[in-house]
Amino acid sequence: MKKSSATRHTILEKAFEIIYTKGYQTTSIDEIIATTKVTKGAFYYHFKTKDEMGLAIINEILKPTMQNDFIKPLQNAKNPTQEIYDMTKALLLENPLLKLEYGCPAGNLTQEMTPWNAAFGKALSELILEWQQTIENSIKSAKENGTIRENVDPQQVAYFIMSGYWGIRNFGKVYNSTACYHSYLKELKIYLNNLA
Amino acid sequence: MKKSSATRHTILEKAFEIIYTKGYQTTSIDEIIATTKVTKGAFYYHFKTKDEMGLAIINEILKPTMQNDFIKPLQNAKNPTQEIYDMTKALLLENPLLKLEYGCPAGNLTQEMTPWNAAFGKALSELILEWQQTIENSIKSAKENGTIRENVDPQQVAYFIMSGYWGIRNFGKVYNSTACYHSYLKELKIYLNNLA
DNA sequence: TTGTATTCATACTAATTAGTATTTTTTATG
DNA sequence: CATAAAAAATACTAATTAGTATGAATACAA
Repeated sequence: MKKSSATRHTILEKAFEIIYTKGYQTTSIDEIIATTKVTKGAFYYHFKTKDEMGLAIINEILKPTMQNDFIKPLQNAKNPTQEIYDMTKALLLENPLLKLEYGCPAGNLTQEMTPWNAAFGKALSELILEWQQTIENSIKSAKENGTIRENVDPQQVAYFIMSGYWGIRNFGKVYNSTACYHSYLKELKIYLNNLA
Repeated sequence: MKKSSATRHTILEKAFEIIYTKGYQTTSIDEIIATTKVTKGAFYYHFKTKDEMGLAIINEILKPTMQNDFIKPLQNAKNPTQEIYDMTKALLLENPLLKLEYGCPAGNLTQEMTPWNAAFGKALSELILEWQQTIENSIKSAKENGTIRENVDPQQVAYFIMSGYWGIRNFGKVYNSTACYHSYLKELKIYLNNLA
């Protein structure tokens, strides 16, 4: 009951890395078991199908990462606009897991899988909704403590910020340069300041 | 020299539609020739490889569409902030080619192909750069005629707007509802008004 | 130790993939 | 009409794909 769950976890972690760089559908089981040095028998003992593994990646790898890097920085926020900016900057420029040329893992999966795989869509929308609500709540609390104007709509702002993050990640990919990140961050700061 | 280029064009158009909904790599030549009712011999007469066809889609299908729906509305703009808003709204809610559940064709291709196919990356970055420069120019002209503040950075604003568009397209996909589009548009209007 | 369930290993299958070789039909031009 | 080139049709190949069938180790409780 110990070594077994370890192999399961290494499969998920390695598979996540490959999928993050290459996409879900173009990542083959054969490639996953080759890099993890796990046999096909072991793989299919832990996961009934490839999609079951994909969903496990969302729930057991992506979700905790999201929790740690996208949710926690905004909880108990004292100055939400500042913390949102800091988090975005950290995600774009400092996070060791996220790479310029590979975009946002959740964004990638959303774009690739959502239109034709309902199970992935559901798992991802739950993930994303959590982030959205965290941002909304931080805006609400900022309205209460007066650091943000009364007439600001938290949901609108959340969509605006999240969209911007996903979008600029795509720009990073296509231009393959952090220059657009810096440019984006400057404008984000102006936008956030205008909420006060 | 006439019927031939017609079959070539139908291949590109049909292939584009399938790729838009399913992604490039999961769209097989067999599926393309089945839906276009063109034989494999004809396909490979017109395109040496699948990638050659993919690049032709970018240059011969995506580019003109981009020109028409993303560039033209901003040229000779008299009130850029208004026209940027109108264009975004039209793209999100009124464009008959773009579907809620399938996102932005250029964005999809960028995310899927850019990390590991340099030719696609180059073609797409050229496409996107054109849009970016059009937005920047419209901001510049608005600064000149005084409808936008002097201290606004056109490039930053361009990135911010384009990122938002790409990002909210992803949200439309995952939530599968135009509600987030409306919410986003409201906030976009506020953001654009703040540029004045 | 022995037996039993868990975990993993090996060798396969059927379907799908991009691409090719070859032949046939169509088109344009003298 | 004749003919050469362009355009398209047919039948294949070799590689890759997700998944399976079956057998072998391993762990662990009695």
